[in-house]
Amino acid sequence: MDQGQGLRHVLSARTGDRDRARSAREAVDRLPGQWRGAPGRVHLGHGLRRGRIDRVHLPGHDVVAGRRDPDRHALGRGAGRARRHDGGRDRRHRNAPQPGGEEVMTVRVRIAPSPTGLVHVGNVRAALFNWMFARHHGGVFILRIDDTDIERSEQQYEDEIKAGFRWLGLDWDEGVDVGGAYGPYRQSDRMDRYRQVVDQLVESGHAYYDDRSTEELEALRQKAQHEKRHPNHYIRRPDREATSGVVRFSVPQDAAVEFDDVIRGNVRFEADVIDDFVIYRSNGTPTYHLASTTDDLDHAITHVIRGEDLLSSTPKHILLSRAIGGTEPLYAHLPLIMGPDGKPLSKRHGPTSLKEFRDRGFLPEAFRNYLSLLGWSLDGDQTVFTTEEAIAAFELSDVSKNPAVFDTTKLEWMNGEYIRALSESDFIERVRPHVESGLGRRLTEAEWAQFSQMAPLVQERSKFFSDAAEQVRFLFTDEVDYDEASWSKVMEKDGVVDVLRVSSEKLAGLEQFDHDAVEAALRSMLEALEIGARKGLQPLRVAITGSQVSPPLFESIAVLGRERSLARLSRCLDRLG
RNA sequence: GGCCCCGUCGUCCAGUGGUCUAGGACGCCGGCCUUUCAAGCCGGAAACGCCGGUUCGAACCCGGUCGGGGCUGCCA
Repeated sequence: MDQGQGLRHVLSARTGDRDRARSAREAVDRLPGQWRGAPGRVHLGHGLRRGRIDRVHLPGHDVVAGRRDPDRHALGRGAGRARRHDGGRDRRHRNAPQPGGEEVMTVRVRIAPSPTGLVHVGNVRAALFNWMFARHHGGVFILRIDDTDIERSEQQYEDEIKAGFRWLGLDWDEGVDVGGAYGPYRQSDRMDRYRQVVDQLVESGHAYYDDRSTEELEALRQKAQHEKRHPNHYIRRPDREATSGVVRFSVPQDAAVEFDDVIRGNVRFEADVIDDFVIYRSNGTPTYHLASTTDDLDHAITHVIRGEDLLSSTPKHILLSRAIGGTEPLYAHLPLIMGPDGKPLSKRHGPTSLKEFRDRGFLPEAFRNYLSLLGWSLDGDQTVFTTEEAIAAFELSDVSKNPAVFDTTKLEWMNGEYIRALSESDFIERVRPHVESGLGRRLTEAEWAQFSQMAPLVQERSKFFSDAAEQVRFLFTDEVDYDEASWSKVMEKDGVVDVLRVSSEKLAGLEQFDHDAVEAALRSMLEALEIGARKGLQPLRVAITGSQVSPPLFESIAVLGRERSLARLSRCLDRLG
């Protein structure tokens, strides 16, 4: 088969989709300049009205009110998406900035991993979606490091996280290593700022010091539990004033917190189920809630796109935002990703390190494609598509609400699609390090020439690069190890000795030793012994490659060469007595 | 226990009141091709959790129920 025909075929069959994707991209491009989001054109303070985030519309930009928004039809999936530029135009008209009215806003999103371990694929998917969202809107994608847990944060994890994102192609416009106008982007570099915010909150009465012991707190939780109330119902400002200990945020009890999640729609929390949470530890460091919220505000984040595990923390972040002041971001909570057992992924469950996938020889483009399908889809029936197509079509409001299971089998299939779509030379170049590490040694140029002859056959049979190494192992070892099951199933049968013997004679007498000659020789062997190809060639396959599963035999023998092939046959004859 | 989120084939998605005898993909099963294995091609099995309600009509809207998940830390 023509190498790569598979994917090319799929791609070329999609001209219509490409056109659509292009028109979507153009629609974005046609947005008035101030909406397009040139980095740096950020204005704070007016884009969103405090407490009314559900009313803010960013033109051409899937904000707001999720499923209940009647406008959704104009920007929704399927046909709606195809009509996107029309809908977008309507919106622009309706929402065009009025003279002296709303300010300009650029999409600014971030991924904020905490370097206390490796990122699991759930976080990677969150990074991907943030990145695609930013790229779709010509916005800014920021990499922040949430290392307020000084006890557990480690530089090594941060390095590995960054390496993983780079491998995946998720380039960040601002953040650690690359800087930006809103830096620093590492929380440990912003301790003074958090201290300042805490002082301000205590000063304004939004927060208070609390020196109660864990026992006291535990008793309050027990009490609430017994009364079938929310466990933190009684975690409120105590009568006695403290000047040390932790700092808690004082949650106003007069109003529920309600917000419109871009993915989930309206979500409401009654005030009494939100505890007076700790914002500052007694060791002088901010908690996640405080640091993250402060950063989002200071960094002018417009959309907080994160895992659903943070959904129930969101009212705290909203309350904090209001108390600190500034422009509240919109929230979008992604469904969680589960392991094959249906249990959520975590730092010790399921695939964690991108490095593993890289080492096994997954292609970043395939990985992106697969990951984008977890909680989103380009349309009803297209599963293989380029990242550009995905970016052009990506809408937050199209993101699914249900959890997804990470399916390695499908990932492997998809990676195989991408591998087969590679040009022969790309394949050889990219597979090379995997072959060498699989073999445990460098290959000589002569050996590479041999590999290159086999490459197309190996490429077609590889789901990932590291399994290519296994397929050609027989070429680069002197003594093949015979696979036990293969040997007993194939070699311990009548007639095998004849097959090996006659084959040896025929191959030995060849003038040319190439694919066609080998094939002719072996076919004449089959004729001479009056035996079918299916039966007659398997013993040779095992003798040559050590296994009943291998790349095509004639090519394998031709590339192995006469001397080594004959040696393997005679070795088997010896072994068979 | 309390609060919040979610519920379409085994898995990932499509589906936004009639065109759904529910569509695509992976996987699975069968067949073709065939020197093995892949790939490719053809075919097949496979799902709207359940109960009510609204409606002429519901996978789609509402309620309940059951099930799954998250949070409930001086982790994030």
